[in-house]
Amino acid sequence: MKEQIIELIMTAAKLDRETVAGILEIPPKADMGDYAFPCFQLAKTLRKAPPAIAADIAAKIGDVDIIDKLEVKGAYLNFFLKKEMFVKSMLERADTANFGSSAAGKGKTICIDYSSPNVAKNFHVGHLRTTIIGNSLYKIYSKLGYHVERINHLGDWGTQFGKLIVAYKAWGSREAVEENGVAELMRLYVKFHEEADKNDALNDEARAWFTKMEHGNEEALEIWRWFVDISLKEYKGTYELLGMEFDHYTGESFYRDKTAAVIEKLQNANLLEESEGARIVDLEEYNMAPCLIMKKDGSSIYATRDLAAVYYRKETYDFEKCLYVTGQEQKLHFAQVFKVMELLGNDWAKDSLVHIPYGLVSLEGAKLSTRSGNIIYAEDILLEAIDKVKKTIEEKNPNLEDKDEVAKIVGVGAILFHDLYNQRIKDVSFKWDKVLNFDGETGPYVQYTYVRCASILRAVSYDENADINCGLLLDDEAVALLKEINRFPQVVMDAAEKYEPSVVARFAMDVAQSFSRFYNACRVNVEDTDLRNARVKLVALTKNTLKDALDLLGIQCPEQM
RNA sequence: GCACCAGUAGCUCAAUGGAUAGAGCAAUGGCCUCCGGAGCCAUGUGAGGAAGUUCGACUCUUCUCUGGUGCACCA
Repeated sequence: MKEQIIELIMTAAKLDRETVAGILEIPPKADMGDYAFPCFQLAKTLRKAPPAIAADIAAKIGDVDIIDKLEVKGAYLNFFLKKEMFVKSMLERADTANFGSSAAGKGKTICIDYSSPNVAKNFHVGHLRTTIIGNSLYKIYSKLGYHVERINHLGDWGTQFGKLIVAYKAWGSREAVEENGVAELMRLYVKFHEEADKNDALNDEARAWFTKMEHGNEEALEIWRWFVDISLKEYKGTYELLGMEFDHYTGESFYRDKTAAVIEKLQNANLLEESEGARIVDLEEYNMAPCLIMKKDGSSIYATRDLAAVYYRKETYDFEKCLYVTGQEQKLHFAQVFKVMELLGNDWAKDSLVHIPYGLVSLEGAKLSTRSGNIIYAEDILLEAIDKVKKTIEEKNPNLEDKDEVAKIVGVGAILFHDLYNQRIKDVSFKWDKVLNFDGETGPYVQYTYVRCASILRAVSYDENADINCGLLLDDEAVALLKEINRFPQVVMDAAEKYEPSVVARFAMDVAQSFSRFYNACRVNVEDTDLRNARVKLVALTKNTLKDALDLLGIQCPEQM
């Protein structure tokens, strides 16, 4: 019905569609009407006081069948729609297959580079964020019809492997690595840094080993492959727990034979210069530190590999956009890489390469640090949450079937929701009691609301195909809930535009809270068949919407919990 | 030193430049003859500071304060 309001205003005020649609808004409170048209902006061109303009438009619109009441309140022209018609239109809109999805991205590809853990290091709370945010963006863009390539740009190449090889040879053993996996690699890595602090020669030795890797030294590569395999196996366990998959595990090593071409391009474009023995692209003109391309020993660095990756992805996937979900501390790095791509004559780079930064995770206020032991691993958090949910189930619903499966869905959902509920850029101070609290604005609350819907649909007898009498859905709580649900398509678009899953998470919460109020005020299982069918319809719509919204966050819904 | 990000209720956070700045947590008091109490209802406290742009600023600009992050051979 929004469209009809727009047209009424267009005719009455003699304005074009774009202007009207841009001004028309939904009032902050229900008692201010269903739509509002603030007339401030028109005052200048019409040279009239805003309230007078509002009154004028109201008079010109006059009596229309879809409008119950027009109210001029200050500069605002508030539209109160005929409730029954309004409810009907909202109901029909939401009651369609693929509600919330669109074809906006049809035929377009988006690459998302996310998760990308550093091989041979444990997967900790910080890595969870990129993984969860990236996965949600994948879901959101898919909902809008985009084809998405999920790329795990593993940190599986670089000097850290030189360090690991040195450490392995000095203080490690095959048996220990085989027995303890990544934990042992981690131990070796930490040990290396402790020793290197005392003996800088170790760093040179590590760089030398990495250079050997770059030159194809079999001994080095064999150890490297082994370490990568061990790490990947562990990461995949975590991804499985999270219910996430990737299309490509093309890590940094994938680009090792593609960096030479990048360097050649830079040379041809006359962008490369020597500085302190290394090769750089000077970016002073753009108020940025220089971008390091080649180390003084001739080996590549992550920027080089990132550049190679951009070229590869553009050629292979022909992306509309390539998103990089990493911590905000890497902002400068990506700004440099993107700028270099631009300087190489790739005009598309400016708009299609996007860094999606997120805030830093700290632990109980202190910085995360493997070396000081101030760290929590992703898997531990997930398992802890699952465990807590299981205890709650034992307490509240001991006869539930599939307890383990439900505990997993709810526990993992709690962690995901917690991570996605606030704007990405906010720093996160990890606190166990917050993460494991399932009351209020939490994932389990939304899932619980879904379960209530499911429970009602099981308990109540109704006719799925009955014509709904919208005149029976006029309770304030029912109308408010429908209004909330109707925001879904816009919410998905906003979330995509801002690269911000929290928009969807907030929406899911709003719907759930709205439903809870409805649930408390209006009984569904009533004698009157028509009323029952109407309310059941609303419950079913809520259920679907919650499921779809949570799905966009990578969260599943149990039917019971 | 330079750059970037964030400052909103005791805590954690919301709010396309618009109406009386909203939620949750914590606290207190209510609500099951009723579809699941992981719920609902009620009660209180407010924008780091200063200028500016605007009819209108939590939102935009500048300065400033506080906290965080980054600034060459790690990723």
